[in-house]
Amino acid sequence: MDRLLRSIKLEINEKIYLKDPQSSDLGKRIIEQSIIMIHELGFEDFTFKKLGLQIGSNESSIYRYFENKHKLLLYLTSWYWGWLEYQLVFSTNSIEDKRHKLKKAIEVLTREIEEDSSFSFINEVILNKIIINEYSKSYLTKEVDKENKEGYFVIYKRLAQRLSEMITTVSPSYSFPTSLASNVLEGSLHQYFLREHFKSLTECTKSNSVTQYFTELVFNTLKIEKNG
Amino acid sequence: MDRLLRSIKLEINEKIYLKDPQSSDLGKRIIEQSIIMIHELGFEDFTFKKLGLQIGSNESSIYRYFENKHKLLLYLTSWYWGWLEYQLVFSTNSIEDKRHKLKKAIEVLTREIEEDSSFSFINEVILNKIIINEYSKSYLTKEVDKENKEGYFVIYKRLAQRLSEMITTVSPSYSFPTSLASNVLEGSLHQYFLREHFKSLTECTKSNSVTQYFTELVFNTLKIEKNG
DNA sequence: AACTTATGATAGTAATACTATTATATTTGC
DNA sequence: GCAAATATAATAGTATTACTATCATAAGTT
Repeated sequence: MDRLLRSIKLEINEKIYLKDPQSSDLGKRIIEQSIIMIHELGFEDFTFKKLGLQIGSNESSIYRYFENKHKLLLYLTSWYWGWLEYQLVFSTNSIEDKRHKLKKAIEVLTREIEEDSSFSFINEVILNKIIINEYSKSYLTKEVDKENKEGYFVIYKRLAQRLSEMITTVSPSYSFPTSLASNVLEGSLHQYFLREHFKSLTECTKSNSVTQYFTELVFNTLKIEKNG
Repeated sequence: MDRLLRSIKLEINEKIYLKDPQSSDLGKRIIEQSIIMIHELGFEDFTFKKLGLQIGSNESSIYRYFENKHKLLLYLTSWYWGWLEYQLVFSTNSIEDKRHKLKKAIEVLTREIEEDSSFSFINEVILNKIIINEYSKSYLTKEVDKENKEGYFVIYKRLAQRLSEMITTVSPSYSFPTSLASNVLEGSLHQYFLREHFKSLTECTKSNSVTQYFTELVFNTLKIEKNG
């Protein structure tokens, strides 16, 4: 990973937090350790009380940063998609050929996050696992329309839009570019989940990659060859 | 809907419930009203206490049928997939042509549930909306592997398997039939969710149907024509 | 009528998801 | 270097949740 990425500060919608966790040491520990704890306990069993205990701080102090754990999840997911978006733009920017560009985009968006590229205090490998297991819970709520209006999901939507535009550039007549884009993003998380917990529901493995599945899916859907 | 379907009793894994809700009047009211309440309140805010109040029964009586609301959700989702499976088999059974059969299967599995076909006490239209909003929560848990071993997801897996087999029959050399099948099932729920809450992330509408999107997706992926 | 089973009512517990208040550090401005 | 402001910690308290346990009563069965 490029050095640039390590020093860039991602902009997260200010309504998601009460106090910017990136602005203090305690804030960073909250983010760092919440990722680890949500991964260990699952989102349901994770509480601010437990987190406070873990980071040697107090429950009440955490509430000064986030209204509740749902908002914290929104923060983490926004951060993740912003990070992925950065990688997408970074990796595809210089590619001239539109098909090659789309192919690269699918690769970046569906590949395994294996290396801890250590964006300061955030472990992206574990964060990715959280996204696979918990992302849906951030929008499958009764408040989704209100929160969508507040702009809590803009980063994800912008990311999907970018992919959609690449699809349209390659295949202007295709009728479902955004559906296909959201299908790739959401579907990729799902295939990784299946690979881990429902092996009988996917052919994807280490060697038979999720990226390969989606690359073929997109290019065949658009009825074009991957190259040329 | 055929009469047959209305009188068939779906077999749900016995470990999911403590007492078969289909065996008593109270049990049926629990199922009937829980569907309505989960739809209204969302799964998080739904409680057995509220349900008891609604059906004029007691919290403790509901606990005699289900250990907790998670198990109730597993029951409802199993029922739904069982009901869909029945429709799939019923609608495709007599079709000889394998491409035509696959096309019909995709239609049955991705179409809108609009009519209340009234399988006795269950409103499938509302149940379908619950599935769209809450199904993921039934498996995105820390207990998923244990519960999978207990067989709580067999019906869904069988359904995906059926679709996968139809794909393989049409296109024996395709490497990802089961991934594609699970993609259609899960992705269809997701597209309906987007259509309702994130219109900018899908082109699917009433006229531009989810079924059309997935039919094209599958047939183009398999590089074959829908007919012939 | 006796027995079994289903349901209802009530009480109680530990944990959750907070809010409010007060105390104590730490930082910063002058 | 000290006062003022700010950040964090500690403690207490509340309503709700997700149960468990016990006992009472009603209904159906033999």
